[in-house]
Amino acid sequence: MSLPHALLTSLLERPSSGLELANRFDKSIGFFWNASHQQIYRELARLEQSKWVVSSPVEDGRGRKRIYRVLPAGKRALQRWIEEVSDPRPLRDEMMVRLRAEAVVGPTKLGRELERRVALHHQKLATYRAIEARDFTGKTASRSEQLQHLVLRTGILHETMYIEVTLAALAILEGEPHRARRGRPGHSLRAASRR
Amino acid sequence: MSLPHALLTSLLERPSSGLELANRFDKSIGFFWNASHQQIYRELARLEQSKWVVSSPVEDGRGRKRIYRVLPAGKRALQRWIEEVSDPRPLRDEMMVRLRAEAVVGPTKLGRELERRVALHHQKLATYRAIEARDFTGKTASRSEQLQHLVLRTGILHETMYIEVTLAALAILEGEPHRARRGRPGHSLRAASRR
DNA sequence: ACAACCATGTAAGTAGTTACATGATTTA
DNA sequence: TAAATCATGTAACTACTTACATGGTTGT
Repeated sequence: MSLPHALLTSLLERPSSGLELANRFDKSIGFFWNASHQQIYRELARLEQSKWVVSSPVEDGRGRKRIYRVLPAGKRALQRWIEEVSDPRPLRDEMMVRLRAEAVVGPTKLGRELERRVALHHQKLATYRAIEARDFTGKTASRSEQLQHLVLRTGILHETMYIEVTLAALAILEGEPHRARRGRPGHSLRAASRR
Repeated sequence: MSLPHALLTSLLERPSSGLELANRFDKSIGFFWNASHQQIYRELARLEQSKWVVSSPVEDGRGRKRIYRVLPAGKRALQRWIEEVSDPRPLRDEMMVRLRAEAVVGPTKLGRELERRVALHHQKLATYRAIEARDFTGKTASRSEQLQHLVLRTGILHETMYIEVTLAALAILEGEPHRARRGRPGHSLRAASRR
């Protein structure tokens, strides 16, 4: 149950309305825990019931926009949640199921879809790298900035890995042996955040 | 909606009962799409309604065990599904939400939980490597075997990456600068499947 | 006037989880 | 004969998705 805590985190950084949160989610914490506006409104209502946040209508009268901000009890709840023991969720990767199925009932035209996905992953990668270049170039980063950078780098690593795997799958589907290119660094955590 | 197709794949490899599938899921295709026995029984009933599988009671009378096998229509449906266009699901990573929250309301005792998780990921990694050593050592692999091996290697890569990220997070939490060790190959697809 | 966008919601459905129920067979 | 395991399910619930509804504001 991470959504309420993702919202609390985002609201602590800046008190916002539901729609502002939904938009912000599309390009930060939402990279790792996305949510639609419907989900967000519902969850905000629950958080307010629990007295973890309060909302106030926006002054300028026009419309029914409400700004939510976190109460002390909400902040404490978030801190407790961070330390909670919980097992990692099992993976859920549809493409791996497809590859496994292809191994049994193939060959199919999976290749087309794989190529489409490589392009999508490259797009996402470009987005992440742009954020990294904009927000994390300074030399001396605070603890908080280091953590945020690590989260972003994890996204970069994930996309990089995915592209690599998909290309390997394509090579197998097309019957060519997959060769690792020479002279490239592997994607360690450091290498992955280079351009 | 991958579960029915994961079941079809598994049933094509070997006709089985619900419980056999549930057990098999704990150690193969289920690494990438796990399911509880309740979910599996429900899904098998649906698959039978759709005429994609049929079940027959096991001879030896004792008990109500039923063996399911895939019908031609089921196999065709699986082949069609493999080629379907579908966007990758957005990531859902609770630990990233926690790290992001720690950056805002930390410091907390997240470190303990991170250490616990590193151990869990190492366990999983060991399991994957054991399977790799047992099933994928032969030199000349068929197309099907290559695909299955790639899926397993993706699991290995994923766990490796996760351990790396978690260690980096620990280093930040403890205030030590994170250094990449020298003389290690990065975890490219090839490097990751070495012991 | 009309389109586009801001802002908040309701309704209905699916997937997945958790807890419990039931009976038969095997093992100690 | 008691405990463990095999085998199949039901019930209730939560999270999430998809589609639709509503009204105000801004721009052309």
